[in-house]
Amino acid sequence: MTDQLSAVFAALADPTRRAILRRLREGDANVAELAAPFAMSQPAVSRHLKVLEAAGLISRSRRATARLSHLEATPLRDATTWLADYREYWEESHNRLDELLARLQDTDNPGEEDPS
Amino acid sequence: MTDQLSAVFAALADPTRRAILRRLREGDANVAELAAPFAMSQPAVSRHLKVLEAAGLISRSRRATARLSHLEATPLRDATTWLADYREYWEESHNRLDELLARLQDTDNPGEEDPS
DNA sequence: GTCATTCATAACCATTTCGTTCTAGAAGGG
DNA sequence: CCCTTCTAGAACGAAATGGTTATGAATGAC
Repeated sequence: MTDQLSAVFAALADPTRRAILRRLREGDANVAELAAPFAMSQPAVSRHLKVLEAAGLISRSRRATARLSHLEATPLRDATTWLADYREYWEESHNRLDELLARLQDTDNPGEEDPS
Repeated sequence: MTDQLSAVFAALADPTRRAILRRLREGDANVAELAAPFAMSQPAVSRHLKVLEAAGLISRSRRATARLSHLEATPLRDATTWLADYREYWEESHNRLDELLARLQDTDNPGEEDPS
């Protein structure tokens, strides 16, 4: 799990951490506010935040004794970019390829195919 | 890690498994072919395939004694759908907000600033 | 039936992960 | 300075992860 992309996917693999990210879309929050929805101790949430910070998914700042977490969505863009390389694949397998196979079964004219 | 989305993200968190998926874009392959690029034993690759299958990212079939793995990209579409909810955040933070801040700084300081 | 090929499973080990409780430390308010 | 508030860290344990080697099981060839 040495690279950044692996860290991002690993961070997203936990439902608690995904819920924290969703909460942060509504604005910055301190640890107590982020921990409130979960049946979980405060140190447990603090460590989830540490994982999110290591993945670059949040940044943190101080306001008095509180530490505010702020959503940083750029790594999510990177993850989306990786996934986009497979987009043609799930589209093709459900649209183009099935239709192509259906046409090839009807006739065997090899003239009009799209090799891309 | 009870839900499907968590399983998909967890599967993608491993570079070996991502490489296996990338290989499968070029066509189905048996375990030996998938294991070849890695300095890793065959049972280790078999267990990676088991993780990918549990996440719904591959399906498997037999041909003689071989077991062929086939890419199933639909869960990647689901993951992309989840990530799409955050698209406005990385776009906003890199287009609108940065430009706004740059313009606000230009009103006071006409020169170029690099606060990094 | 016998054998070779291909892969999964079992048993084991080291490390990481995710939770706990208890305690320490940083930042202001009085 | 003292006290409260908020959060991080230490120490611990259970379970999951990712690797190994050794072995067993399914399939097709002879």
